[in-house]
Amino acid sequence: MISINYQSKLPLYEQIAGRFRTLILQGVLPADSQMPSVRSLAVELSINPNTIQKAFSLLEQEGYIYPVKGRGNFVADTAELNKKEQASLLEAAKALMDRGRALGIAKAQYLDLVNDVYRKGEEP
Amino acid sequence: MISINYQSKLPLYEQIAGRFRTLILQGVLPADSQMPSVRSLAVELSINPNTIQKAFSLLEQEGYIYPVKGRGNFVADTAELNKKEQASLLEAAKALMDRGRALGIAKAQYLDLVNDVYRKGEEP
DNA sequence: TAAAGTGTACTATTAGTATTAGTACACTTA
DNA sequence: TAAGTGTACTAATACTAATAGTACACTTTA
Repeated sequence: MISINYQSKLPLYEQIAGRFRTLILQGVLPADSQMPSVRSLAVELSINPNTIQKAFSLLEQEGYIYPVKGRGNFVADTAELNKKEQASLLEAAKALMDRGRALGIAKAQYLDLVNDVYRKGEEP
Repeated sequence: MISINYQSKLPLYEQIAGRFRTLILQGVLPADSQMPSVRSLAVELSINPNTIQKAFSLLEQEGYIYPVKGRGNFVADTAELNKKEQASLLEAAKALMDRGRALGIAKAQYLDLVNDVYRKGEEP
């Protein structure tokens, strides 16, 4: 299910996290299903459990999985995940706009930008 | 005019670039005036010319100064600088919105956001 | 309750990158 | 041509990220 590329510039934990992100978003790993254990993956890939742990910590931080002590890690709800990502994206956009306003960008410029982005295909 | 703090976590070239950013934005160093030479600053601060050079490269990249081969570095026009910063900021905002649209954020949400940012104080 | 499974915390080692320095080169002006 | 300037290349160093080693703590189940 998971493989590692030692040629890649990406650190192992990023490769692992990335693979799981895809599997979760595609629904291959459904919500609340159990993730493979840190130890089993470590053995399977012949790397240190802590590296898997780091990948899982990342996924947890991003909202892809949730840990249960002594039981294992489980796949989070993808719908919730989308909401979270939207929220953080809107927050980032707000911060950028605040800075832009301070720099003298007019409100109309942002309105134009929004119109521009939503130009093609009224309902995306 | 320039001093260095060896206690600081910031690398030397960042400290130097930061100091000049302020001086330029405040107008202490007017447009088209000559920057101190890489060598003179290096001697004054007792550090390697290349470190000054790195700070200057950064400032050049950011549009604060422009180099003339064999002559020296000169302060750029601050008005131009502001324009550049606005442009890159708008570009970043666009990228963010594109991603947001793909994620399912509605146009109205962005319009609300713009209104929100420009709420207090109609003319900033 | 003991054993086997799980995640977690801590430290140490290694690898990689950023930072600074050394030195030599090339251009401009007087 | 000499003295000023920036620039490119390489080397040394310092710092941080990435991985591994090991021990601990919790949960389930036989």
